[in-house]
Amino acid sequence: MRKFNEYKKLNLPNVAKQVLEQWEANNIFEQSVSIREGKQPFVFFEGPPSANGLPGIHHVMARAIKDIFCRYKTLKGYQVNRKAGWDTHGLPVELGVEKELGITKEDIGKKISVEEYNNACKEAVMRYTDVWNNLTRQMGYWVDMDDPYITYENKYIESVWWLLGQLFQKGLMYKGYTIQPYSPKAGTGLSSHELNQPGCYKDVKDTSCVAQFKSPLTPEGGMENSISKAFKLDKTTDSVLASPPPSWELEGAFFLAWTTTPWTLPSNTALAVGLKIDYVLVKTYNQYTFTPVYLVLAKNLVGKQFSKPYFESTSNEDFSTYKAGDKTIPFKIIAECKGSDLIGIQYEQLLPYAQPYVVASSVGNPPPSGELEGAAFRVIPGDFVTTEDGTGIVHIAPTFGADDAKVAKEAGVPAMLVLDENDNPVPLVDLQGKFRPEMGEFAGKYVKNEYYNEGEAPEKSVDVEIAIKLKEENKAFRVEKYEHSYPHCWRTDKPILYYPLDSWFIKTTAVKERMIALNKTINWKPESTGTGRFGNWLENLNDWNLSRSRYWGIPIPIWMTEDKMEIICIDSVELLKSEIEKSIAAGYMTENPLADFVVGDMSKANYEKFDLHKNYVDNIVLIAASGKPMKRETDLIDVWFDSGSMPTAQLHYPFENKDLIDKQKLGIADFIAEGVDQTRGWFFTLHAIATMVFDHVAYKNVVSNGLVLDKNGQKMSKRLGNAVDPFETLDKYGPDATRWYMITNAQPWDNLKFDVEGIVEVQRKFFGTLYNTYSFFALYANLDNFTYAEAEVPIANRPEIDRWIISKLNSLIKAVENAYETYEPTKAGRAIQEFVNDHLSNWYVRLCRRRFWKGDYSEDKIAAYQTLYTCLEVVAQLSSPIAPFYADLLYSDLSKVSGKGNTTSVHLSNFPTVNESVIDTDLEQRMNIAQQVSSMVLSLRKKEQIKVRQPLQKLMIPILNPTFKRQLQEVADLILSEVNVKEIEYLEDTSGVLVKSIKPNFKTLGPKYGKIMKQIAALVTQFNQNDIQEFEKNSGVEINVEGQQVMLDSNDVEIITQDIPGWLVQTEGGLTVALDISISQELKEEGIAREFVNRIQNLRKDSGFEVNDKIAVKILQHNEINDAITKNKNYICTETLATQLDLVNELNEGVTVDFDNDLSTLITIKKLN
RNA sequence: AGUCCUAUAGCUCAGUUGGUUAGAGCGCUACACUGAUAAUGUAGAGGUCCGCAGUUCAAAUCUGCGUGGGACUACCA
Repeated sequence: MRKFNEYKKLNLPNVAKQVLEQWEANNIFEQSVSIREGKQPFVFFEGPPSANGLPGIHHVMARAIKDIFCRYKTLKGYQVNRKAGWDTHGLPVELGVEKELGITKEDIGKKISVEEYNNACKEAVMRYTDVWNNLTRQMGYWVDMDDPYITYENKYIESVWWLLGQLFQKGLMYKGYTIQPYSPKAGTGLSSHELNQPGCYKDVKDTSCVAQFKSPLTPEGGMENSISKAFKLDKTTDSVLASPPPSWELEGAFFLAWTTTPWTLPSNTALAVGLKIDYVLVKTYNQYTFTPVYLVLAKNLVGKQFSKPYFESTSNEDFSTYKAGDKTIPFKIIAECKGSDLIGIQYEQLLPYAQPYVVASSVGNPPPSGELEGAAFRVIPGDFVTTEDGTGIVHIAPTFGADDAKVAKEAGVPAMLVLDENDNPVPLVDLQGKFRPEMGEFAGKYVKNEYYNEGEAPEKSVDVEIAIKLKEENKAFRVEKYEHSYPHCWRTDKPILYYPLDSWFIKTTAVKERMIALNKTINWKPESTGTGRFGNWLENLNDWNLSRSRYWGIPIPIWMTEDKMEIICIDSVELLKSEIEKSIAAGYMTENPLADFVVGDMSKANYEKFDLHKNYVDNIVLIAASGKPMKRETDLIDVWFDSGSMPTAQLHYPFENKDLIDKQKLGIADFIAEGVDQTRGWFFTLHAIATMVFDHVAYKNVVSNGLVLDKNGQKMSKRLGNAVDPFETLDKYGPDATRWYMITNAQPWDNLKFDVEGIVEVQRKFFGTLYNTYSFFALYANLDNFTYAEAEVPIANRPEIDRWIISKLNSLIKAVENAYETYEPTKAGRAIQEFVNDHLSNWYVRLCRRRFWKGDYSEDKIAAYQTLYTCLEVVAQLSSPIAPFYADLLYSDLSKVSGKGNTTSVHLSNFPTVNESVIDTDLEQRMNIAQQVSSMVLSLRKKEQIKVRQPLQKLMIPILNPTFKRQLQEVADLILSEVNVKEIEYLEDTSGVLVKSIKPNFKTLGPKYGKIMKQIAALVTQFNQNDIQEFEKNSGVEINVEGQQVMLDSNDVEIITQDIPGWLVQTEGGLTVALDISISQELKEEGIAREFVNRIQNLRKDSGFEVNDKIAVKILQHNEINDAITKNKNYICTETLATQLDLVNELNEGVTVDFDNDLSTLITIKKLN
């Protein structure tokens, strides 16, 4: 006979270990994929982690989410292939290696060859793969780790090159410049990541300067835009305008603009203002030259700029008596306008050392011809302009500021670029950080004193010299030291420059609209990330800067001639090989590094004969059509492009698996999931590449999960020491409880405050209860030899409570299925746990206990076993995506005995189907009534201190409608046995003894009566018993509120019973229950009998008897109990399996038992055989 | 600085289209049960629904402005 496994106790970590062994011994994961061969695929993409670092607890979270839906879809019959992947390139890898080897970037190519360096990176990056694989195994994340995609492998790189080739052919790649952080001493650009290293931003004191940019009040030639027009100046505006004193410089005014980097002023080509900001025109004198001036600045900043020595004055006297050198200087606001009025006004170049060359030539993106003469040196709008500090007018030097470049480009203002010796456009500062020859007396000087070698720096920095020059020329309004935080190069410790650097760009802006449109078809979880964070990101899309000046990454596969006229993008190894052949023929190369590569041979061995990394491809010189040599563009690509390429690159598309992508659409994921921090990372690069190359989405459903914080809501970090070790957690609590906790505690997209106490709770509350329920089932099923061999007892033949739990179960299947389908794992888990704890364990099992251990192996008993079995089986299946180990144990323990379902593993079974016909909402409703009534009766008993063991005669329930009565009748037995009462009396509403209360229904009345709602409510609440009776008789009433007739019908109010005079009553919601607490002699004796049953049962247990052992009982007689025992002898015997029960006169041995009312006696029990 | 998320009991979280006693679990207190027993049940205490303003007959719920927490992006003349 097969028996259900019974356990001594629940040990979840051990369960996981055991089940894991089973999985591995029987290749369950492989089977779960292979048994669905030929079925519809469910496409999942694994976002590649970097094996460079160790996994944290948040990886358990992220991977649990991925795992859940892949397992769920497998249960639903889909084939779910999941290929693991490794992200292997990138700066963190390089930095780690440099730290380990004790070198810096400068040493590459000197102390260490690029080849050695790259090999070190390759080795380092896969260092922790074992740890990762272990985590994956232990947490039960099913992903194919035997055949992962690895981004540094040649096949992968070849696919990436192919994608780049597609973009190139579509004209979506171009070379241009962008303003990037640049370290002149290190001679390299810096990534924002490098800039965000701790300590990079330092507080420094710089010479800041508010410069005066001169603009004629009314320019000659009658320019449309002018200061006088903007401020609507005429002779009435100011007395000075009406009759200017001879010294007053009237022909112009000045824009004030502040800068902390005066060395950028010679490169100024525009001034930016905020369109909505208020500006004023101020009359005053320059504090350095004492010249009278008109100045333009933001109204809000007048106070800040005109601090001492200035004072505000409206008196003409102050102005006419002012003379050079006075300690105080008067100023007066004479007109006001909006920023928008200033747009387009031209001004004189501040420091005219050079004129802007038109625009940098850019490969693939020729400059718009016919640059406007005089497009520079005018006022343009800038949405970033604030009145926080400065003047509300921002000096724009497009060559040295990212924002500057952006607004200048938008306004059509050229950057200050000049042509160098080779006719290449360059900024006024060279790559060493020195001024170019055009800069006159400043030529050859470093723009920052920090760039000079030790001891060589001049006394006055360029900033100071420029400030002095401006002061002398009446071009400086204010010069002072200013302390602010400024980024420094983390290697040289010198301040960085923002500097235009050449880069390759992908023209994502060209497909912006398409990306927005496609994004609208993606199901984002949560939706707001898709419309908000991601959507906004797309709306404000910039071109994708692809270049990285690094060593360890995928090289840009572009070769160019020196004159940049001829260019080739290599999109396959085959093409590279043949191009090299041509080059060899022309004598540019001597041998072909790809000589051994066999075109068309996709074997691993063939692809390991060469290397596509920088150290190899940089040596390759190709030949252009004209016969000129072509060299590779030296940059690598952004590693985000690596990972965004994975849908096709993981399959080596299009060189292999072409059909899988083209025909079976395996290049489009049904589902992906990563942290919300990937929104602009992986989620974006996948979307961008798919849109640009294939014109379709890369994924249909995406879950972006939040962070895992510590229990105090702080971010976990090694530094703070609050990081949770995932292995320790899994070892201690087991993967099931950990996963269940993470999934049910917070929605995946909310941040999780991770607290191990929560796991303990889940362990005890959910798994403990489920385990207990199973143990209970197994204990009695084994005693009765139940193996689910009998035919299914028809649902209709099963008792009310069985039909109820089956109805609940099917409602649960429906809810859980819906939750999984909509990527809401939290809802699924919570629904399951509510079912298990509240319905199955706390109601069904509790109420049915007797059915399992009492009586013969009848149909009722079989029905009970079948029902409980089914519930457990289905719960195991529904939970298996979240708690894959325990669910599998539970399911297998059941199915191995019964032979039902898949007897190997829950993960090979089919998701349960809902049986709508057994969902009975009326039944669920009336069980709800039963639960409520029981709870109320128990509450009453408690108030009166009457134990549940003491039977009571009756309870009374007022019946207000026939449906309620029927529902109550059908669950009456359940209630009576649960609360140990003999009968229910239904109080029909004819007696008039019921005290009722009436409550207005705001939901129906509100819309109808609006404003007089409050008065109606007040009136209705004051109805007395007569009014209510009257209302019920006529099923409505008409009342008068503030002169308005108001018709109330029965839907507009709720009438409930409140009291039954003379009885002990409890009211809750609409339900009222009265309890008869008088205890007759008979009831009392029955109560005593039950007490005895209880004591005897305890004794049985203490004596270690088996549950089905027969016993003989002896009780020392006692006047208070003799009748109770003799009258209920039969009852006591059946309950306790006693075949003999004797009241004896004397008992020398035995156990003393006490009862409430100070009486005690002795009992002995003996096992019989 | 911008964008997005978030704020409900001591803690972790629910709370339907706005509808009048705001719920659950844990924890705490008291009690009960004792053939699920290292389990279980019942009851009690515990709330400025972050603040302010608005819309409405009615706001935890909708709108606006703030504050705290978090993320991402950018970076300041």
